[in-house]
Order: sequence, then structure tokens, then C-alpha cells
Amino acid sequence: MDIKTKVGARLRDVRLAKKLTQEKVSFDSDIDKSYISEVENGRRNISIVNLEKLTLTLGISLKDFFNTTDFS
Amino acid sequence: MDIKTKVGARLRDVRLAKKLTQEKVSFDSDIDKSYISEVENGRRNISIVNLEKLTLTLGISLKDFFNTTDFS
DNA sequence: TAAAAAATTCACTTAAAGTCTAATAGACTA
DNA sequence: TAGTCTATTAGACTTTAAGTGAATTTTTTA
Repeated sequence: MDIKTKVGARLRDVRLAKKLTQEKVSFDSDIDKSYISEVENGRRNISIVNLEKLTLTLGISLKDFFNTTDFS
Repeated sequence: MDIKTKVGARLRDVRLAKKLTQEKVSFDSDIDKSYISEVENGRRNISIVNLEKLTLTLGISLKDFFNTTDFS
């Protein structure tokens, strides 16, 4: 699994765990919802600034975000 | 400190801990050395693909890379 | 203190990130 | 079976990251 796919899957997992919609995350993070969909599906190479925006919105630190075996 | 600065500082710390030059990392990762310099100095908004390339070259996982209080 | 090695800076092109609108589709609910 | 909610996709578009070259500056060391 490539890194874009892993990051996208992790973002979706965290979002669903918090019972948030893409639209809500889009609104709160000020990142386009169609873009969020593509990131979650592993089709976009997200920058660190936008990744931080999303993790902030999702209420998880980058440290915790990457703290899974997928990123070992 | 903004996220670009934190990531750059962390990359530099890891690189220096391994006693590598930017030129060596550039060669091994196939990323331009001037680009690496600018990333380390917080002037570039690096993407997840390039960040993974650099961490791979530096011999550290993304999990360990982000496992510092800076990213809490 | 000069030379060599390492890092920085800047200007530039091009490739892709990221936005916007709108249409589509699936899932659920009344 | 229409109506709402959610997610996906496409195309056209703007902005920005990626990537490079060359010159300059800083640091290290002979």
C-alpha cells in the first residue's frame, strides 16, 4: 500500500471514529470537500500544511495520527 | 513554530544524528540538494510522498519521525 | 588564511495541488 | 418513490509545490 493510500485510509478511520462527515470536516478545515474525498481514497499527494489542518480538525495530533503499524 | 519549520528542524536533527550531509541525502533520495536545504529551513511545504522518501533515506519510519513532543 | 566541503539563496519552469461548480450515485427513511 | 444525506467524480480553473541550475555564503579543515 502506498503512502497516499495509507494516509487516506487513516484519515477516513479517524473521521468515522468521530462520526464526522466529509462535509463537516471540509467546513471546519476550510479544505474543499471533493479534495477530501480524493485524499481519503489515496488519489492525492497531500502537503504537510493541509495534513496538519485535517488532523487539527479531526482532533488528533500528528504524533498520534502516525502512531500506527501502517507507518512503522 | 509552524509545521513546516517543525518538520524541517526534525529532518535536520535526524540527518545530523546520522552524520549525513544534505548532498548525501540528496543523492540517496533523488531529491535536489537545494530543495532539501529549503525544506530543512522551513521554507517549503513538503508533500507526504517527498517526506516519506526523505524519512526512508534517513532510516526512520514516519511513526518514529513524528513521535516527538513537537508533534503532540 | 586559503582551499575545500557543505549549505543557502534565488530565479525560473512545469507538474500537480487545491478550488469551484455541478452532476451522479448509493443508502436510508418517511 | 420521492426526499434527504453523504460521498464520488468530472472538468475547468487558479495557485503552489516540485524540481533544477548556478551563484553565493558559511563552515570546516589542511
